[in-house]
Amino acid sequence: MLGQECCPGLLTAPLDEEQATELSKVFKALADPVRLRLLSMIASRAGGEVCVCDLTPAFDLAQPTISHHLKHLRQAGLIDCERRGTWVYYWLLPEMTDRLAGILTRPAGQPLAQTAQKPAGAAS
Amino acid sequence: MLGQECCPGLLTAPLDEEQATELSKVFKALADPVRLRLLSMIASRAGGEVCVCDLTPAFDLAQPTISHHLKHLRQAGLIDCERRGTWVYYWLLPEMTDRLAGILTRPAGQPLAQTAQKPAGAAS
DNA sequence: TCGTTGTATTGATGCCTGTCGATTCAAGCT
DNA sequence: AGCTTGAATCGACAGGCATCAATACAACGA
Repeated sequence: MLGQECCPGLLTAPLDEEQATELSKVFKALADPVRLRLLSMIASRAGGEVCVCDLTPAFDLAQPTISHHLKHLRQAGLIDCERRGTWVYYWLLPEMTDRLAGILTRPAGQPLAQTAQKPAGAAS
Repeated sequence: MLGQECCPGLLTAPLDEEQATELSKVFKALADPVRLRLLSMIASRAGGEVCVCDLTPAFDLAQPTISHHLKHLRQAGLIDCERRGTWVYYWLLPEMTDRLAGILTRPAGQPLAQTAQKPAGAAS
């Protein structure tokens, strides 16, 4: 899934339909404020893991809603979890965020546009 | 908008509600296969710009639908456009993709999790 | 000025998704 | 066993969104 080849790029070559569909699933997981906050809370945790019981009270949302969002992030391959006794702990899977960062990074020195200014007119 | 400070990080510190809401809007723009393909077609274009008339026939979608997606990408700050005679040309705004790449990049040498393996159990 | 071509906007429709209450499941304790 | 706590699943509902047909707008040419 999602680019067997290292990093096709997104900015270097047109995505085919299948690549775009796979990639859009991951971005969909990031396309929600609650999930972004959950992800950042998990990723920035010192020990590398967070108990759900520490995440839930940070939101004005019902517990099933948080659980639903965590499932979404997990299915996108961004986090994983493990039950330990009564509690469940989540941690980041940096492979996926690394891959996304790579996909959004343009190759250095390759001026795809002229530094984001509007290109020189071609239809003079 | 979206991180006045250079790059808060997402992976280094918990996002507050406002940051998360802003950031989610950009990811929402990327959370669609058609928009991802449009963006990659625009970004990978040699001259740095693409005419809409070159984009539309690449999809099995009605012309207003493509126009709608382009508007979405533009409102997210990912692309911009200009009318030149009869045609409209789009190009990438690399600032935004650069910013996203930075947000998804973890600081080197900072082991947020233990290399993505499940962390050592704390409840032994 | 009128028709033609390229693009954007509008309004409507059906699906997707975020949210909740209720319930279920898992694990530990008495 | 029975109770309690933490977390996931289920079913339902409302709002959001991708899509289209129809229309409007912009620029060019005859």
